[in-house]
Amino acid sequence: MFAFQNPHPNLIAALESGGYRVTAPRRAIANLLEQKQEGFSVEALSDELPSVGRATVYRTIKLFHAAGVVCKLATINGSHMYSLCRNDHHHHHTVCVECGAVEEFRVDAVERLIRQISEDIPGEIVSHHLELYVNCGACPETKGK
Amino acid sequence: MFAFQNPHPNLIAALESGGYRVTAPRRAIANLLEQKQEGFSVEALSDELPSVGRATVYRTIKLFHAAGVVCKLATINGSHMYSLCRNDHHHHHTVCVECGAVEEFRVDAVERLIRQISEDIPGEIVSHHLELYVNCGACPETKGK
DNA sequence: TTAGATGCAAACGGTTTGCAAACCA
DNA sequence: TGGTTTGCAAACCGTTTGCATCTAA
Repeated sequence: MFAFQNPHPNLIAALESGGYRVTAPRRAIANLLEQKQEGFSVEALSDELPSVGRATVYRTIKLFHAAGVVCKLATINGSHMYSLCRNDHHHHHTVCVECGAVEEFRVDAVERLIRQISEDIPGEIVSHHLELYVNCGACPETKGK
Repeated sequence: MFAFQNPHPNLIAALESGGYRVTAPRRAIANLLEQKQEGFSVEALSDELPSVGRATVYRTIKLFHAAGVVCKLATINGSHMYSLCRNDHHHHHTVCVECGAVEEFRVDAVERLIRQISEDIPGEIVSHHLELYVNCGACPETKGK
């Protein structure tokens, strides 16, 4: 049911196959991303990479997002964050409200449900957002309570 | 299945019962809100009320949101907007991507589904977001196509 | 060699804050 | 009257842009 972290979401490959140059800053960003289990804001990412200009980090994440290798998700407070995309197919996310860990899940029942709702409302559903906020039960923050 | 617009979400009453003062600017904002069928950004609202300071509009909407009489919802592009809350119970929204019209709906199947997913994932679901983006089929923008 | 990528700094849009003046209860 | 609320302007935060310089291909 779940797609837990596939070990090699290849960001560099995504650049190459998109016809983009593989530069030192992009490599540094990709390396950092590949070891992240949690969701992150571009700002925080940029702080972790002082040698790369802020604008470049924003531009690169936007690139990865367009290529479909990172996904954008909403936080509980309405701002948004990104996470590595480990799953080719349409999927949804759980976000731990304590530690920020992001998991992907794909439940066909969600799509079925949306199709069903679609029959009951006027107009046509063109897209949807679904995010689940959890206490993952595995992070130090949760265990400490 | 739907909770279509209840005619009298009383914003002023919400202020009173919260122990807040009923002032002229707040009354003006409430009046404007009560005739809105669509979602709105605070900025746009403020532009429609040039006699009220921008900061006051932000503060007042935050107040109404805290009181549960307006709800915050995500747009398709990641920014967020508000809409009058016509339904006391937990509900979800459809947002027309053409005209911005917001409808509330409450489908028990959604909650049932979430409970079911809950059994399959580690940890505990503490909250969720679900938004459906539609072509409402009734707005001039849609009809024009 | 050269189109594409970078870093900087300035501009941006939406939102919040500090503060003195105005106002409701 | 006194504590709230207001408006203004300045500050703020995350993000984007213009531009001259650098670099991967």
